[in-house]
Amino acid sequence: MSTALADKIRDLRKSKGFTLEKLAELTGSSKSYIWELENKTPPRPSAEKLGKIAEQLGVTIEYLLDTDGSLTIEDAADARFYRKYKQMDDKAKAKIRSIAELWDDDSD
Amino acid sequence: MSTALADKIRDLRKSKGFTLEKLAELTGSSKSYIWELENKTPPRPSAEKLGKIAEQLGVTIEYLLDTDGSLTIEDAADARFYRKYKQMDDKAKAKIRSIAELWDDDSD
DNA sequence: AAAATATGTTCAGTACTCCGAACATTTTAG
DNA sequence: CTAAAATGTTCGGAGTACTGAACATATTTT
Repeated sequence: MSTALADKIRDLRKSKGFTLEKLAELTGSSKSYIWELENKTPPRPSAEKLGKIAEQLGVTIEYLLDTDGSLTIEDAADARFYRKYKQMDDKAKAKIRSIAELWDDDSD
Repeated sequence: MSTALADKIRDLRKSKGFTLEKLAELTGSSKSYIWELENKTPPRPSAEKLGKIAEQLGVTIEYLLDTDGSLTIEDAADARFYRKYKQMDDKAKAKIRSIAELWDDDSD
């Protein structure tokens, strides 16, 4: 069970030592709205706002939304691989993608 | 000179062969709203909605928002590949990772 | 050609995002 | 301790995200 959006924002904000006002200032928001995101149910911020918040908190919007639980241990290996993959040159990337296509066609 | 959110959604939708109604159905939206995102000025969707749209279009929310112009179309291709990769079974993942290791050793 | 179907556009209404400013509580200073 | 400052909470309202259903236009079928 992953933490909900509200808790993630609060935890990340505090771990960065930000007050409501500070995070609000950094993201062009009001502190009352940041408070609502952390406390009111259920928060449904605009992509724009959440993007700025994610940026200041050093995470992705996807992580905050947790659309596809990307926090398990196995996923850590995947994330590590992805970071490596992104640094490779286009030719290598394309080769790897074409190899991946093979498996993808089989399953399904 | 990055394409605006509206154009990105329309271009990606058409490249996938989706009608407004199809994309709406896939993302739990109304077709009228998808149309607004593509045509009305300026669209400011919720993170939740844009997340579902990004998922169906095979890109990240960050790519669609592209506030600081740091994301290229190649990044979107990478994100699409990564999404696919994550859904593969562990054996296939491991194989791909081991292949990636080879290239990584060569360069740099 | 018209009829049928698929796709795109418009519109009014509801619910919610987001703000400013007041109010409350905690923390720091004297 | 009290006063001041910092941080957190509540509230009213302006503007908008999002919908369903009607309307318009393009495409296909007979």
